[in-house]
Amino acid sequence: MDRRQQKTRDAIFKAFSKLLEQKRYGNITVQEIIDEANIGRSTFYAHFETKDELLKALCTDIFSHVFSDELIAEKTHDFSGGNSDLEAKLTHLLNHLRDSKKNIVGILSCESGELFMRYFKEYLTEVFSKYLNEIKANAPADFVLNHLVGSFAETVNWWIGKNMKYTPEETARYYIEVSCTNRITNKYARKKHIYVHSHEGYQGI
Amino acid sequence: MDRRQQKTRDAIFKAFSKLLEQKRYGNITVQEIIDEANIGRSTFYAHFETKDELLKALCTDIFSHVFSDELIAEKTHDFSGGNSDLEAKLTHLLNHLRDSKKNIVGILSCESGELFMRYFKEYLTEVFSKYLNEIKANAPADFVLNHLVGSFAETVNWWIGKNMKYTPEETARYYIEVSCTNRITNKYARKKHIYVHSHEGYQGI
DNA sequence: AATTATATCGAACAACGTGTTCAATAGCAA
DNA sequence: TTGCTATTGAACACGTTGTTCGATATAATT
Repeated sequence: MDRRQQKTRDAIFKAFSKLLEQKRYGNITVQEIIDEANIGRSTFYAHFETKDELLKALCTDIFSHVFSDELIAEKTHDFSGGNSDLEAKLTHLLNHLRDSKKNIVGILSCESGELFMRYFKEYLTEVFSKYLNEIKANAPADFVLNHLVGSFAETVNWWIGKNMKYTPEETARYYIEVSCTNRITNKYARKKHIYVHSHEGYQGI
Repeated sequence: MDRRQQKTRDAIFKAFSKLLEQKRYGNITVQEIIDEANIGRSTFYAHFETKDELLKALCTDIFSHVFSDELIAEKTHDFSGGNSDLEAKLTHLLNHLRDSKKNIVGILSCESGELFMRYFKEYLTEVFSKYLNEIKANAPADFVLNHLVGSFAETVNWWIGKNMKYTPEETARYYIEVSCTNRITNKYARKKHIYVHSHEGYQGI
């Protein structure tokens, strides 16, 4: 890619991110992005047809970093780890999100969060669907999958909104505890039709 | 309230709802609302300062219907019903939402859903916080409360998006099953430090 | 019914944002 | 150097916004 293009694209992303920290997505104008990025008006439209396209590109950019390791790791996933495997994945994901904090905090505010969340949940659905057949509940599979994805997305949103007051490790553990304890079994147990508790067990405190 | 005001307000709400079914909140203009409602430009601004104010008012309007019974019922809530009480409340709430389908489906689309969800979760937080001390998990109370509220809001959003393919009764039961089974105890059990399962019990299927 | 109060109308207005065009300029690559 | 391409900035037509104000229509009060 031409150095000039990359430079312009970076400037636009940087300006957009900065503006997202200051105000709502819907109230940000292309004019402001142009001014903040210090580029020509026609240059912006040479890169992005619309503001939505820019947001989509920024989300994709962030997710490619956040999920890259996860997607690679999935290929070696052998379903033998029970929920500790899922917990490790989620912890890893939260760590990535924390490192991208600057961008994501801005994006999650108000309306732009809607688009971000949609893309985010698409990725999460991929991750969770790999574990779906290990989770048991008296509810249809599509309900459970949506519940897992949605509640994790909500948890992340809340966690970031609370300035990440808990560590990624704590947050992942709490999530597993509330969403999955007593629901995850491993391959061996399923084969034997024995349903086991999580590695920590349910302590009822 | 002056009959003229009420008539105008209704016309605006009706027009706004209709437009929300056709296109995204962010792409709806005040001009379109005016044309659809067939009112004068200055009349609109006499009622609402901005489009956001209109959305907020519409949400409040819907919630006042959806939650009114719940809020009244709360006053007579005696914490003795375990999760069956919560399940009844949620079923009732879902029934109301189904009856308001026409409005809500439009609102939940895209960006406007963000605002709707925020207000919705505010109400839900009130409802769930009444039950929080009955729910046990190895996680902080604020985490659990957010998880319950967030996952239910997500469930509702998903349920509506799936054209309410499950009945309100089924949906509430699935939610309780996935979110609360093995987590809800009653006052008596807590006093004795005995942790009991829900009335249906966890069947591990 | 007559009067008072006020909601609506509709046209006009300035200010701003949008998306496009185009010729000139500047930077990259071979 | 030479060609290729990205950027520039001004200009344009167009739509949206939010406000103003006198005229009109409708409701509430007596």
